Amino acid sequence: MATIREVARAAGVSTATVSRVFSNSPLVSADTAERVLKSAQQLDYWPNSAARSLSTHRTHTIGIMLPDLFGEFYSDLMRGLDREASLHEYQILLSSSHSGGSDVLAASRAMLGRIDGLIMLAPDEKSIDTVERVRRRVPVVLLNPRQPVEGCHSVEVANYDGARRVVEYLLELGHRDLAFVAGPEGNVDAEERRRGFRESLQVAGLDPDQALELPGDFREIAGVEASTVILARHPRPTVVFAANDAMAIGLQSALHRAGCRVPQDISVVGFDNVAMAGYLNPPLTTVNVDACGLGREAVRMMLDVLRASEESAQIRRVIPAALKIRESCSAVEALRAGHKSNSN
Amino acid sequence: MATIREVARAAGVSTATVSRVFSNSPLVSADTAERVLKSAQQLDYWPNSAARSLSTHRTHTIGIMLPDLFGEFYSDLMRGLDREASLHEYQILLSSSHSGGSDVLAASRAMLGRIDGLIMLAPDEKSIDTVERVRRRVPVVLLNPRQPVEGCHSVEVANYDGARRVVEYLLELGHRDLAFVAGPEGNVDAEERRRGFRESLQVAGLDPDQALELPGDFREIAGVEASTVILARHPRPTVVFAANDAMAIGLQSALHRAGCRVPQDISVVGFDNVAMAGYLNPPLTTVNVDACGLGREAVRMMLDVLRASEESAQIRRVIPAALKIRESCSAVEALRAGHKSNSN
DNA sequence: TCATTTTATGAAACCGTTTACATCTGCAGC
DNA sequence: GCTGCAGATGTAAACGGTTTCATAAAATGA
Repeated sequence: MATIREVARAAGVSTATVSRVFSNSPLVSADTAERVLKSAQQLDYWPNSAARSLSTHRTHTIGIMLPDLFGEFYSDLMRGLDREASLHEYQILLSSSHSGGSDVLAASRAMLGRIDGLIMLAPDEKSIDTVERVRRRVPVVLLNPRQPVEGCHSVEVANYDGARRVVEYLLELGHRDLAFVAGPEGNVDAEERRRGFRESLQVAGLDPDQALELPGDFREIAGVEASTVILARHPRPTVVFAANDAMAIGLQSALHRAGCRVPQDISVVGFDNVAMAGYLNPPLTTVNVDACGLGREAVRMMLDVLRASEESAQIRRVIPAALKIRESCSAVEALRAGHKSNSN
Repeated sequence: MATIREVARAAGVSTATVSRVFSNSPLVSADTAERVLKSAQQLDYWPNSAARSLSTHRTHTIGIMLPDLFGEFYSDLMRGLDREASLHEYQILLSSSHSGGSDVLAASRAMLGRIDGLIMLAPDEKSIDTVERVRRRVPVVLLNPRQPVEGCHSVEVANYDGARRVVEYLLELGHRDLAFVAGPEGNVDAEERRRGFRESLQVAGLDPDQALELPGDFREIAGVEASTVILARHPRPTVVFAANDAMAIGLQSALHRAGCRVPQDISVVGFDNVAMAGYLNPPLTTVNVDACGLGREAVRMMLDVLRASEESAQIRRVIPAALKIRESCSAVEALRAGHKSNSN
């Protein structure tokens, strides 16, 4: 692999000139540039990015640190990050699949010197001091942080608002006996959604403790498992709010299999609005979460910070979560008599 | 940000010693090491990875180049790549969302010097010479290449085999009038699946031209669109084979909406076995594609190459694609009389 | 024609590491 | 009291670029 010196020698110029040619400096005459380019091509030369970033202190790379995720949220988020980054010719250094704590510290250290900034998803308590440390070196943008970190911008999904909107909608439909299938413990999105669920009930003067809260892990199977509890319950809840679509899908499937019709016998709501939510049977009422937009915003924010000469005030952007009404919820009055809940 | 020199000065040693401490060299006495570590901590020092890789020529990073993808395949693939890489403490430099050609060349050049090897998904004709060029610098592993490239190992999904197995199964069930919803033009997976479909028919002595082939793009909506053509067709095909699950889901949804029951009135097959395929109504018969395993294998292969001292023979690994039979296909005899096809 | 400015180029320091090699110290062996 | 050797450390040259500053050449203005 040819170096800049070999190209310089071949073209009969100095390394400075070659360097200038490859960074499109205007301080090189046209024919010199051409000569250099020709030599470079012959030698199959291309600047070594690592060496370049060592001396310029810019890497044109954004570090991304994610916990071990799965599902469509992850892939949409990545697409958003990805697209926006490549749009601006930035690369992405990815490090995921870690559980927090020292893990995260090691990973972010390995990134040091190779990234211009770091985007971090859902840092938990254990990662907070890592964030603080990284922040001294490069700008950090947080996604859905559990709590704001001094000096870090953040982009958040309005999980809480979305959940509140769902419950308000259900209350309007006359439901008073609600079940909730929660997401995994320790997951910020899951917790915010649950908080939204509980507080909405409280605000409406209902006792959240009386609502049926079932454990879940954001996977389809958790919805299936929840269904058995729900079906066995008397009086049976009139609606089930699953903390994400995957679980809602599992739930709907199990209910259908048990001969329980949605929404005639029981209503179901999800959260996320995954691509196929509209193609379910019945089409799923859910909350639209623009994961792709979340990623896009995070990258934009990062690029803004990188471009800015001086530090700006801490910015917190919120990606709205809008209710997407389809056909999986009906009004309570429409419920079959036999299954009608003894609400209020 | 402190450099190795400052730490050396603070600890009263040379930079060589500091370097040795941070690379766990045994050539440092215990108390010197301790002293160095203490100074480093005080100064909040951590080695600069870019500088490190400049002198060691190792980056501990694998480059990944993907076309602009969406859907569960992408996210599963990424998870496989990701997990295996972090398991071995490798990082991932991602560059995606490009369409091939000069785009790919530029992106891979930007990676030069920052990666130990490159994993590339579905390189098309336009990218072949980029691959050839990159290969001279770092090892390359190809995923689902359209054609093998001299000197590059590859991992492939048995798309063709999977499609053949589907058709064989359908023929066994007595179907003779098949429809196919294709994937996007130019997509290798899509094309291999279609080839499998066509050739199976041919082998069975059926005329592939007579089969109904509809265009698609791997999105749910394409399945919906296909349904209108299929329902209008007389005689109506007894089964629809969608080139991926997303389209199969769109299709099932549209058929249901049109009052056409699956599998009583028409059978449906997908491809991919996405997480929720088993929770559809009816559960979808499909082909299991282990995208996660594909990614895992690719990383393993790459790490093997990186560890190997000398070049080994070109390896080609195939990830099998097994038929996953659920409930969306029935035997032709079971079809309702009125809709029975005039097959054979 | 000469001083002045502009433009193109080169020399060399620098970015933050690693590592081959040199050096120093202390100790065992004779 | 040497020699030889092992272990711990230091020196300095890479690694492959960029960039400041100096300089040479060309263009400009008087």
